[in-house]
Amino acid sequence: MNITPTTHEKLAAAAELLAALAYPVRLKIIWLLAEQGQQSVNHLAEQLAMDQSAISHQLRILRQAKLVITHRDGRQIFYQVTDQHVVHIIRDAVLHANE
Amino acid sequence: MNITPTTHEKLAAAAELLAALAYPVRLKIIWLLAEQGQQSVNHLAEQLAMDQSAISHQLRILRQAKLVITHRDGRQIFYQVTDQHVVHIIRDAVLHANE
DNA sequence: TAAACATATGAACATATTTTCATATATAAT
DNA sequence: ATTATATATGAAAATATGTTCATATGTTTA
Repeated sequence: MNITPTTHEKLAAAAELLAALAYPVRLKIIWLLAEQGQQSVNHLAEQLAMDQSAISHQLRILRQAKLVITHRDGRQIFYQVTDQHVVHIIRDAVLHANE
Repeated sequence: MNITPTTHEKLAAAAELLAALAYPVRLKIIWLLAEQGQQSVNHLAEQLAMDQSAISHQLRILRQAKLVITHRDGRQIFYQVTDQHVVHIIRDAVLHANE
């Protein structure tokens, strides 16, 4: 009934996932990807009116958390949401935060 | 199809909610409250082997995010999870992060 | 009323995160 | 080959977050 080492680790992993989501710019990125499908880095940067570099740094965080995956086409790199589960968590958070 | 001001605000609110959750100690607090029901501050501090002050600061963040509510009984203050929706979001995050 | 207990809070410090700037890497076009 | 385009990355600067320490506030007990 206490926090076992296993629970501890699972919660730590969950905290890491949540931390990757817990930033407006990153939520917006995932939102755009969920709504519009895959997007190039520049396209995201334009839509969010941010520096290419800043976006790239944020995309790295999403990548490392496996929230997005990429593929290259020519010199562009396209990002897409890894799976719908992520979108589901965000939708829940949006609903709860705005109820 | 872009991010409207309304969407912008909703995502900002969601990011704030997620940020309140995105820290191991805070997840553990909510976990304990969800499993064991309401707990006093000292009891939480003991179980998590943390300073009373540090826990209080973290509890304030959870309170401000309306993730927990309190009531006083004598000189103790008992915390409990605001609603099951929160627990649901965390459970989802735990599952996704550990799959 | 004074002492003890439970919790909260402000300020200083330590640590982590985000942005910016310069530059590196990879691909395509000339 | 050289130049242009798209993206990534390291380091410094700017900002935010968490912890600690001292102390304040509210409540009970002696």
